[in-house]
Amino acid sequence: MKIGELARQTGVSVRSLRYYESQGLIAPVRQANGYREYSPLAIETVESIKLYLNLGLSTEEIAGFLNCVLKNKESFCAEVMPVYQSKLEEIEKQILQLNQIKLNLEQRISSILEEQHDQDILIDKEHGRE
Amino acid sequence: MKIGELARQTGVSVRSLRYYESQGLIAPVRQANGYREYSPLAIETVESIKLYLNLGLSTEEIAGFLNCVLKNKESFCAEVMPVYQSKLEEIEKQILQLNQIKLNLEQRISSILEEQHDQDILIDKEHGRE
DNA sequence: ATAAACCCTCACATCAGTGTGAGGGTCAAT
DNA sequence: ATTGACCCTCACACTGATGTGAGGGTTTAT
Repeated sequence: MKIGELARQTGVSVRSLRYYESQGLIAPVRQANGYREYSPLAIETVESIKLYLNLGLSTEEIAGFLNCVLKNKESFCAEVMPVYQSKLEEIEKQILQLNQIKLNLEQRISSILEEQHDQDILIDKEHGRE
Repeated sequence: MKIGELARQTGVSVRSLRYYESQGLIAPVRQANGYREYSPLAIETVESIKLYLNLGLSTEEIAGFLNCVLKNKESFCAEVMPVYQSKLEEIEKQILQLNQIKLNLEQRISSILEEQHDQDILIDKEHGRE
């Protein structure tokens, strides 16, 4: 099948399919006219790429084990686990950082609301309200 | 004071100070020779910029209220709260996304470990072990 | 007057995947 | 033979703060 057809079947843009090829993730054969010719298995390959990209892996990381996992169960491919582990650590670090920022933001928001509240009370007093 | 001195006093690189200027965050006067001349107050300005950058705000967002907060309490500047609120939402969204990815990674890691464990048991049986 | 230590502007590189467009072939159906 | 729908490669743009380097001026002290 040609690239447009593969794009339609997988929901991945033609541009991205060419990019995956440049990153060594998929290797269509070329027809005499230069067109890429994909085997039906390419659909599965692209679906796998999508899955791994959604896990936050880079194309480079995916390239390191894609050939293996396409032919075997993931658990057979020794390259997978270390990638998962280090990505997990990375993600956890990012979550911690974001939580710290979140806390800081929340504190600053609270401070502002409190000060504004205090200010409202003062204004009320000026106007003789309680 | 000149840019190098300000950089030393604040721990911010000369490059970054020039960048902040290009983003409208700080406006030194120019000496006859073209050198930037910063007032002593610039130190405080840069410290504020650092603080807001650490809260995950962009220079553009900071530019929207920096002048106000340098002259008043934050709670006085109406522009601040909406920025904090939307940044908080953004951060929370990112945390949710990362937590989803984290869950997926953990599940895949567990699956692999289970399969490998099962496989180990099989191998043990082949070799007559328990 | 020379050297060290400043300062200036301009501009490319980083990360990574994707959009977009130019300029140009190919193929199928009319 | 023309048209529309494909396909190709190459390359710039984006996001955003910062590093880095080229090429060149200024200041200060010796």
